[in-house]
Amino acid sequence: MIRARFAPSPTGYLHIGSARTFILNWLYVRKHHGTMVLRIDDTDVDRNTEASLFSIYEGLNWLALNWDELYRQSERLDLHRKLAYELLARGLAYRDFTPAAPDLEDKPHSEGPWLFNPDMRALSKEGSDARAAAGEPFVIRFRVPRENSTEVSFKDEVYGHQSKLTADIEDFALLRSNGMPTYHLASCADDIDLRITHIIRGQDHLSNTFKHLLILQAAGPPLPRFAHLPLLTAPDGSKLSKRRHGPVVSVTTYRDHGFLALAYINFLCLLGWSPKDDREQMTLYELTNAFSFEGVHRSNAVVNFSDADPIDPKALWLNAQHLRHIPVEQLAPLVRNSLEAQNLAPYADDAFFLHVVDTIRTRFSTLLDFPTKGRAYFADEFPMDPAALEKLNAPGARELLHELADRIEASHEFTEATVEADLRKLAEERGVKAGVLINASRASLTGQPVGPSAFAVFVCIGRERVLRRLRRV
RNA sequence: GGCGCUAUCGUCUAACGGUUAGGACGGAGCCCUCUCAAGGCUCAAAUAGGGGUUCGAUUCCCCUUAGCGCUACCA
Repeated sequence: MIRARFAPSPTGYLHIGSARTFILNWLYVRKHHGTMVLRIDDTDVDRNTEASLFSIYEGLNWLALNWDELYRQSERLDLHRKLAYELLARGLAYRDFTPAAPDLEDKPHSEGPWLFNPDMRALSKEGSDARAAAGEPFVIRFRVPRENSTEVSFKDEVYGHQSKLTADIEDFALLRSNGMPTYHLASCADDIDLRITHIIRGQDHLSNTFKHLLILQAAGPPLPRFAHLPLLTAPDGSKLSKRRHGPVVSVTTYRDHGFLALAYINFLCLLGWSPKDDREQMTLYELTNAFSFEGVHRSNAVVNFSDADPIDPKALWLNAQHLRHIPVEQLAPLVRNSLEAQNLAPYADDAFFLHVVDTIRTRFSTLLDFPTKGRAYFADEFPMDPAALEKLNAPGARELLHELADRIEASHEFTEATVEADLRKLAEERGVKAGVLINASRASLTGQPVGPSAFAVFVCIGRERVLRRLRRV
């Protein structure tokens, strides 16, 4: 039974890269009928906030991909500490009484790497116990084997065989002097306790995996499998960050731009992964079936945004594709929400609304287009586009529209076919090209120079409103 | 600095030694047409550089370069 986890830390909103990690975990789990664990990695008390946790849930809820189990690391601290002290008791870890030294930040980069504090690593058990008993603060570090040239190695599902000399790994901290576990400790202790079988995470953890393996091996089998995912970067190749790139890194940006969650998921999946055939627009079901680590790339993928446009053009295209192809019944509620946010509502019953949505979605690419470009389908007051006004200003256009209104009113029926017949007949009788009247109609009915077939527009607006709009120009 | 990872059109990617290096987005053009989309067709656009291995390298190996990640109690 496969068990995978997504482990965000609540230090900001849900990041686009985190969202992709979650999505890919989800696909893998669902494909293999496993269990999806959501674990909140909140051991950094200084940086975690409830507001951030809330926004992570907000992002996750929008994606609408469910999880099966939920844990918070802050509620499992005893478990983490227990592992640290067990390693200490077994001599696999030791106390380091050196005070934290944040001012050493730049030093190690010019010289060799820091590996451990020799005096502390060599401290006798008695000496260490005595100082701890006296109340001296300490951090517990893993005693990385460095006597001989041993290696830690594993086979990553994406990156293949990985190995590193333990001599190159520093004695990393497990438990902070304030008693809180570090990420490495908490993560490993929980992965063991939660019986995680597959750790699927960002490539920024690839080199941390050697440390994790040291902890995991010390704790004993079974070992989870690892799959690291290439990172998402900005167009200049730099890491996506809130400070430098602003809200484009938040999933809510796409939501607020009128994206369908499915389209966003689809887009993110295609960054660093490929189904290896030419499919681009895929349903969740298709994505789930197609996903495998084989198709995952090893190099970073660029999210193609700019200052002028925070949305990747391909994401927008994919959204338009989904918008046009998902069952209209699925789309309608989303459109309704989008309309309600602008105090707009459908003109008539559900069947009519479905027809309208189905007709106009063929020209739209986001949910935001419905209350804006599509406003005339839901409200009598709408702006007149300058280009549309030109169509209305065609010689004799207004008079013809008034006449058309009379003819439509006189007709028994009101369908695309009857409207088209009425309009073409009128045009012919008055010796004008049908196109002139057609374009003027669209302009008067929607305020726009572009849109669906004009005859379809008549029906979508509705007979009474059509008569009013034709006559008021 | 040390260690690790990576390198195909502007971007996302396919090609697991032999292809005119394929597709998609975006760009340009044509067709269709009541407008605009969609759709169809066409064009421009890539194997970072240098060495090997091989009859033959995008593909395997090495070096260089570039980028990314980790690097003393962030995750």
